[in-house]
Parts: sequence; structure tokens; C-alpha cells
Amino acid sequence: MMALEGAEADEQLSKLAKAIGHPARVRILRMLSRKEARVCSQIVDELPLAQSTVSEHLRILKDAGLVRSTQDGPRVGYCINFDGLRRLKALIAII
Amino acid sequence: MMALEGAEADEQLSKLAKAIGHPARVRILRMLSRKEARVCSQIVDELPLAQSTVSEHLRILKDAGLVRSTQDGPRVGYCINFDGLRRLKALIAII
DNA sequence: ACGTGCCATCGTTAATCGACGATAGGTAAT
DNA sequence: ATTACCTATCGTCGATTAACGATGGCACGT
Repeated sequence: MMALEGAEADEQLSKLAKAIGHPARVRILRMLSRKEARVCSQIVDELPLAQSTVSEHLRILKDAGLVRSTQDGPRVGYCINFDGLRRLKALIAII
Repeated sequence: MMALEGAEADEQLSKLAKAIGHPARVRILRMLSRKEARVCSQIVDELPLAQSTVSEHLRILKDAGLVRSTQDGPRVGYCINFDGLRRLKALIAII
């Protein structure tokens, strides 16, 4: 468990915040949260963006630890990483 | 009072998150929150950044509605805008 | 009025981001 | 083995960001 303050915590919070610092990524998180979509192709269908762009947004969310992915046959299933989301909420709470 | 979901809410959350998507800005928010600093020159002293760069970070936080400023003699006092911070927490809470 | 210290703004530069099309990789069906 | 489909990666381009020094505008003390 990491500290909630100090330079390291600042760095971590800024990275998490940066990951949701784009409307498309917020929308993706909400879709996953509401189970409106689960696989990449569904997410692409819902957004007015090219497949490669959506894939990049998903990668950013994954790198930040806000999303996890699982191979599901020929498709890739995405879901919220609740550990990362909790971490984000905890870091913001103590500002 | 604005909605907590929908395209508008996504836009608002992403803007707030973007504002804290930089370690220096997180640090500034913490300093203001702990009352470790109040006026611009104090903040500049605490950070390894040029005065103009700090001023720009403060402007970004102010534009996002996370910080307020008050003229304090020849100096400018900054403080947390708790309305903005509450808004941010509320928007993140429902993801 | 004049100088001084404080902060914001401007102009510039390097780096990062966001978007796309095209391409490559991987997995199930045929 | 071949095909069809789904996703990730690459290369590129324009837009945005972060940083700085220099300049400009204010408010106060002298």
C-alpha cells in the first residue's frame, strides 16, 4: 500500500487524473461501469472515433490501472479495475 | 446544479481531471489545502519551477474552478475552491 | 512622482497528445 | 491451410502542453 501524500502520491494521482482527462475516456469508463459495453468492438460502435483511436484510449486507461482486459475468444473483454478506481478516489479525497 | 451523467458531465469531469493531471498542480492543491502556502511567491519558492510557469499552473487550476484568488495588497492570495473540488469528487464517485 | 517588488502575459521552443489510415498479429470457423 | 474477423501497433500530421526568459502592469512605500 502506497502513501497518500508526498511526491510519489502526487505523481500517482496526476497520472490517474491525466488518464481520465479526456471526454472519450470518461465515457468509456462509464460504459464499462454500467456494463453497456464489454468488448472492444462494442465500444468502437458507441463512439464517433476510429478503431485505432479507441484502442489507444483503452491502452491509456489500462496503463493507468483503471481498466483490465481479458481475452474472450477472438475478442478482448474490458472491465473496470476497481482497485485503481478506489486508489484514485482515495488520493483525491485527501486533497 | 448540473447533471452527473451525460456528455456534458463527461466533458466537465475530463476538464477537472485534466487540471490535476500534472504533479506540480497536485502539489499546489495540497499546499493550499494544508495552508502551507497562500500567496503566489510562497508557492514559487516551494517549487523548482520558474515564476511564470507557476503562474501558468495557477491559471489552469483557476480556469478549472479548483482554485480562487484574491488580491491581498501587492500580492495575490490563492485558496482552494471547495465547490469545484466537491464537484470533482461527486463526478468521480459515480463512475 | 518615483522606484520596488509582485504577478500576469507574451513569444518561443521542445515535447507530448489525439486522431487517422494502413498494416500486422492472433483466434476461431470453414 | 485458408479465410474472415477482431484488436494492437506503426507512421504521420496537426494541435496542444510545458517550460523558460523577457516584458508589462499594479499596488504600495518612500
